[in-house]
Amino acid sequence: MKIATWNVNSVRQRQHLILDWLEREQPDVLMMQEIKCETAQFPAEAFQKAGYDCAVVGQKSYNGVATLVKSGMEITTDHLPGFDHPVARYVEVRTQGLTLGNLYLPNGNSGGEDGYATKLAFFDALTARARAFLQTDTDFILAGDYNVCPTPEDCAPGALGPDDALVRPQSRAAYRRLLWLGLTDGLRALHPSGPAYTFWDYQAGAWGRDCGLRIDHALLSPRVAERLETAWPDRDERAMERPSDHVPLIVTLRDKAQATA
DNA sequence: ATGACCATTTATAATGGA
Repeated sequence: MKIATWNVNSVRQRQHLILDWLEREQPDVLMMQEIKCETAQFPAEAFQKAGYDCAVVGQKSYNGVATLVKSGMEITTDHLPGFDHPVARYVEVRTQGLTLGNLYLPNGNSGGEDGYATKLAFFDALTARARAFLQTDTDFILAGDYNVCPTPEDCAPGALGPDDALVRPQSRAAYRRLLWLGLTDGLRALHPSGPAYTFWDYQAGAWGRDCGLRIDHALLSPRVAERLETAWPDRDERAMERPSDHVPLIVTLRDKAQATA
């Protein structure tokens, strides 16, 4: 099973890149963030034509998430329970025995201390969600744009200042609290050290200098982690014409029969 | 070489992104 997360930075601007990528990679699931449109403006027909059902939670301007699934799915929630802000940043579906939370965590650099508090509040609600899944023995993946570089090697030298919300100690502590419930960071489980960036700023020639960040993550529940086969950021996508500033993060899972054999 | 981007908004500069 092949599952990807990708902050596309406008689904309408990136529609053809996304469709080309789906055609090439044939993932079972694609969780997109920052679709930057209302639900009615989402190009669902084009994705349906490519063989995907769409769970879309749109919003004008920024925000907006959508999950594409090849086989059947059920939408379990269109918002993050316990996070009481009217923003389209979470959609959760159930497919093939997995609950898949697609999240777009607030950046936290705008809106002063209130803005930063909103980021931590999202983390709290997400952690509560994960705890509830563990208590009910639910197999799940929480994937998306976390807007956190978990460790210093996830941030290229000089890419961010020490007070940036993506690297602040409280941001990293919040990420660790979630992880330490017993989840597995899919990328780091297979590639424990070294850069594995998923984002390069449009500014300052960041891509050319490989001045990137690892801020998109896929966190797996224990039984799902046992099936983890590969995990990689698809860097090729950043070299395309008019790309998103993020690339897809892809994880593949062995099927259940193999895992228990 | 101390600059430099991109998308959206009932736009035509401001704002958020990271």
